Amino acid sequence: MALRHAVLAALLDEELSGYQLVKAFDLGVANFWHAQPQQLYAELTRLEKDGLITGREVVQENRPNKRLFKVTDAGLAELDHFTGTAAKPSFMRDDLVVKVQAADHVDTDTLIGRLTERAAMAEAKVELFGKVLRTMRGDRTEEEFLRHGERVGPYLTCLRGLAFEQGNHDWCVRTIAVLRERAAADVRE
Amino acid sequence: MALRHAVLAALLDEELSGYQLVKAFDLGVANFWHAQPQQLYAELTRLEKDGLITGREVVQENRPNKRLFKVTDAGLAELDHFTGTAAKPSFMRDDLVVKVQAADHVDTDTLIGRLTERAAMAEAKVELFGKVLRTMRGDRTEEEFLRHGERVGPYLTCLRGLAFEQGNHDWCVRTIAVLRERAAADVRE
DNA sequence: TCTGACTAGTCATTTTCATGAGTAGGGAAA
DNA sequence: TTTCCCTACTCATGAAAATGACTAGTCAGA
Repeated sequence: MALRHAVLAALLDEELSGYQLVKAFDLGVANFWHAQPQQLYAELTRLEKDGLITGREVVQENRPNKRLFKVTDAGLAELDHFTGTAAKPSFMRDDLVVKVQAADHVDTDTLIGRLTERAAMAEAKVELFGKVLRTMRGDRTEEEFLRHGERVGPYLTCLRGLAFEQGNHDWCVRTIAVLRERAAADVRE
Repeated sequence: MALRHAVLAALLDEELSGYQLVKAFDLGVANFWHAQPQQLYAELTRLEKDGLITGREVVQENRPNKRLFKVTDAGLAELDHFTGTAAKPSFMRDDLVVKVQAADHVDTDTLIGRLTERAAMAEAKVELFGKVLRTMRGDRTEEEFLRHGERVGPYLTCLRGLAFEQGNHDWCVRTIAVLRERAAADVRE
């Protein structure tokens, strides 16, 4: 049931429409949860029905109207309660790691190709997160911002996302190097 | 559909029974994929039906018989093909990160409690992975083992698991420090 | 003017994951 | 000797996530 809390958490800092929420979750900066558009729309409907958020219609010209949602007091209480529940352990679930597990039994060049793709993606995300962080803290240093900034939650989760992608990248690079070296050694024999 | 490939990859290095597979996936060292016992048993049945693995009955005394599974040539081919397909991007999906996203709106002490729990869990896993790695490489150094060891796939995935948990731990510690400092500053005001 | 992309969504279906309970014999500890 | 844990699984159900198709108007570019 964490999706609903993820949506609540995302709506804390600003009123968003379903579409904007989808963008925030799907495109790029899904730094703290990942979800499909349809899931989000469905969850918004459920959350409103349960009174944890309220929506208001915004009439627009030259484009479809939208509904902006914000968290209610009941929603805030729900989030606070959620914080009290035990967090389940986080775990790895990554296609690419499965492929590497089988590294000794599959084609090395293909695998290196996949790892190279992923390394590039990870690097792009690292840069993106870096930019997001710089934007959030403005002209303050990180220390300064974390000490005295108003809302640090999103910054902290973004830091986790950054470290995760950095870890992804480093691991890919290391793994590529290992596989390359072994392939070269094989040829020499 | 990565679960089936994860199971195949797990069976590459040794013949395992469903129960042993469950232990390997569930308990502790789920370094490259996470899955529920029932999922694994179901997947084994499907894999055998599809001819990607074969099982043989092992009669045991004083305990239930078991079926050991190993990967067939078709299974190996399937894994190789899987390596060729694009890996989907990996993403975060972690309860705790959601809680931190809402940090500015929920009870700080509760949140610090959760983070402390997670930090301890992560630390335990770091140690566990460290031990597993030392066991795998025996008396060789890591460089030595990665260069000349026979099977490095499981070692490489374990390295990823280690880095992930280390990242988890570091982030928790950092986040706790930030929240503590802000709480102290609030009191002084 | 046709194409494709963007905003702002909905509906339906399937696949995957998670949960809990049930079976059945063996061995160890209270 | 009752209770609990370990091996080795199976069955059933429900919740969550992924996939694909569809609507409908606007705008920019070829």
